[in-house]
Amino acid sequence: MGRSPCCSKVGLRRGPWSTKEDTTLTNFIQQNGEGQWRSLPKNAGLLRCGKSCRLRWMNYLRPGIKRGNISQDEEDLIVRLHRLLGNRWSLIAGRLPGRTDNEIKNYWNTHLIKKLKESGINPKPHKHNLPKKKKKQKKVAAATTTAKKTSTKKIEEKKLISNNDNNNNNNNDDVPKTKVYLPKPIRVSSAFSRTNSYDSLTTGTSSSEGGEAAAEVVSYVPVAWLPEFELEDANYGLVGGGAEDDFLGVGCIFSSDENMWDKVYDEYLQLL
DNA sequence: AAGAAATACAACCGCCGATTG
DNA sequence: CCAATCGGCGGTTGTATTTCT
Repeated sequence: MGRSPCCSKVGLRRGPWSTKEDTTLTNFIQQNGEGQWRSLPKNAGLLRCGKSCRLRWMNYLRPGIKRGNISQDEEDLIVRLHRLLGNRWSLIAGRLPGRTDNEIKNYWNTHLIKKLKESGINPKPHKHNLPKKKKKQKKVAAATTTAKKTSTKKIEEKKLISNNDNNNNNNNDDVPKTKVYLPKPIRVSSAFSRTNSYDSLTTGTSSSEGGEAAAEVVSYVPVAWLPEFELEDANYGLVGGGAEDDFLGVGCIFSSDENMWDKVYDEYLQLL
């Protein structure tokens, strides 16, 4: 079969995007909508590969994208989801409104792995990590139906994510146009405050900027969670925690309760 | 103050599954 | 059913920036 490269590299720009390019891309998508990535650069007058446009839009220009300032809540959530899902960054990102897979992936690789290791915690996901992408699965008739299933599933996921976005965005103006580096350890984007979108969705308290008080606050992102987690057994993940703990259990990120993880994993598999 | 090393993260690459004709 | 194409994902790289010596 083979696949031609997504675009001819000849004459196409690469590397960091300029403000002008960002504006062009944003305007074009606002007028014409997303999609048709291959033809988009040509239509929009951009000397970029379609993939590059998509990536730029998805990760930085799309309304509702939050940058930097990953809160403790979000960090906990990432860790738990990673434990459960492994390197399924897009799935993890889907549970964190305004966060992109790329950002989470970077954050994991640069911050969390180190942090977890320093805490003596194995950053590897749960042993029942979701199945690896299968190599060349048999494409038989059954594939058609399963394909449709998974497709539907994806659409559902997108709806959820999109709903979440809708709840969090409409702040296009906040999309940073230039990257901002500030002294470590706290990286603050002056152009983007997370307090408007994310925090308003949590229990109403920002735990990311509150020092000790923040540590006391147990809140969660009220996004559409995997439905199974909300079913009868509300105790999933509440190992050692009260009902007020969040869904996977604050303070027991790496619970030794393997049965619980097995259960969760099985249900998630069924979902897929 | 300057250079080296480390860090952070934007962007690219290649692959895969889904879709289409 | 097959081949071509597209969209999307995860791994990796390149480089700007910060920190260290």
